[in-house]
Amino acid sequence: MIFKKKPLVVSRSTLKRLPLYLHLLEKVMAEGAEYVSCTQIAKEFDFDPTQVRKDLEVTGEVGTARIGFRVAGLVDSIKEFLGWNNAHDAFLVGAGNLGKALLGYRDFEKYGLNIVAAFDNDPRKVGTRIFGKEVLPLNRLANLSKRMHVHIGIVSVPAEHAQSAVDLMVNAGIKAIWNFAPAPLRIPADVILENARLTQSLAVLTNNLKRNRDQGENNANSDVSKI
Amino acid sequence: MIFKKKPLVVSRSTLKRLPLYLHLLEKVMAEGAEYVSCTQIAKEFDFDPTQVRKDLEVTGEVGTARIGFRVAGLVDSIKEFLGWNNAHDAFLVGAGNLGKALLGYRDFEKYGLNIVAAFDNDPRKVGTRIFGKEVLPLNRLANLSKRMHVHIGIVSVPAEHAQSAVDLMVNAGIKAIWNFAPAPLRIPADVILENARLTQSLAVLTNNLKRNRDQGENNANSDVSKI
DNA sequence: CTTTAATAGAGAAAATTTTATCGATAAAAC
DNA sequence: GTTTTATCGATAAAATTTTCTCTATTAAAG
Repeated sequence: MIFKKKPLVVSRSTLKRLPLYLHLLEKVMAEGAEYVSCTQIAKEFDFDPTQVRKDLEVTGEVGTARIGFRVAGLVDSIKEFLGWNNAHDAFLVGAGNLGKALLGYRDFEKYGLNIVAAFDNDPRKVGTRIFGKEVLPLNRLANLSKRMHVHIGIVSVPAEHAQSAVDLMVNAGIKAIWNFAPAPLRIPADVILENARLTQSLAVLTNNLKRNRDQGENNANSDVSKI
Repeated sequence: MIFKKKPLVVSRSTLKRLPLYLHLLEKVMAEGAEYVSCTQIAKEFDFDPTQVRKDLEVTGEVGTARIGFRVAGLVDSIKEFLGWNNAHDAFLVGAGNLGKALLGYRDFEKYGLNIVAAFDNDPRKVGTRIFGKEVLPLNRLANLSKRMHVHIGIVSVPAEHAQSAVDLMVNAGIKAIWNFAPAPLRIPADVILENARLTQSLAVLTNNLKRNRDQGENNANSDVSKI
């Protein structure tokens, strides 16, 4: 197989568009398409075709003029690039509403994420199972993460407990943290922190809504809702 | 009160940082601080102070040299700017795990979002209440949204049903859609669409993790985890 | 077989976003 | 009261990201 030279550093923007492409590609693959062009992909999202082409460059896949890219190849290469081809075990801390929803989200396995257990200090939750996953007391996290070689921690506790949950994880050897709490977290430089914040997305929505309202009917939706 | 001239168009990046500032500001306000400087805020997030200053410009607040900004004023102006000072009623479609979590998320009211009812076609769910909110059949959405003047729709159905849910909402007069389904959606230009996609955030995390693994211990976390 | 049209890929240009610089100002230190 | 220091606000510069332009390639149409 032929590979193009890949860019050395991949932008966050590109990284965030790749899952979009992937979902689309899986859909068109299920529909039986063998090839897809950047033009087609771009049309779906109202992106620039060149941007799609540049994004796909990072996967190493090469396209064919007049044909496009092999869908199956792209799907695989994007997954590989994102690290979704190999399952990562993860612990979740905070078995509240959001935690439960995350525990029940079956699609995570498609994204290489396997939540193996939940941790919570609420005695009513400890000992129960949520979607088949045990809820354990927080003081067992350190031991278990070391024994089971779990390197990803998901934080779904309230903001005020987020930092202490993270400290616990870091001390337990967790190497990457996916944070759902709306709080700025302090972590050592060698730990990866990624914030999944709903409020950011909501901010864009409500601000647009307000602008539309303020400006009346003219100029509606002038902020293009990309990415 | 004195206002600075505000930038006419606010970037998506700025818009997404504002909630971060807001959460921090509410915290420091609770701690009793009356003033806060951009330098301090920047330090919390590892941002550039100038960037914070530029971001805060959009709120119209003016700071004082050597002192900074009034925390209370900033909090209020950011909320106002984001449209979080006035409650927006919203309908939620899809009372699955994620839908339930969203219905139970009490903080939404802080962000001006008030989910008034849920819709689902599962007969086992219809008629029940989730966190006090009624679950209604989808065919009642159009009528109710018009009668209750609800303009925001939250989509938490599986990807394959997302487009039809959105079509229904658009026909019902919904003006802004917050989409949690991993599917590209087609909507009219005058409807606001904002995608809240977990997978994008997860993509950044897992890719970083893969890179760290690939590159061994050198150069860990070279992609700074900002925003 | 030749022409046409669609697309990839490379590089340049444009736009946007972030970061740096500098003068002004106000509090704190001296 | 003067000097020092921290910060704002404005502008400029740098970096990054997106979009455009052009050439080469390949399938399809004529």
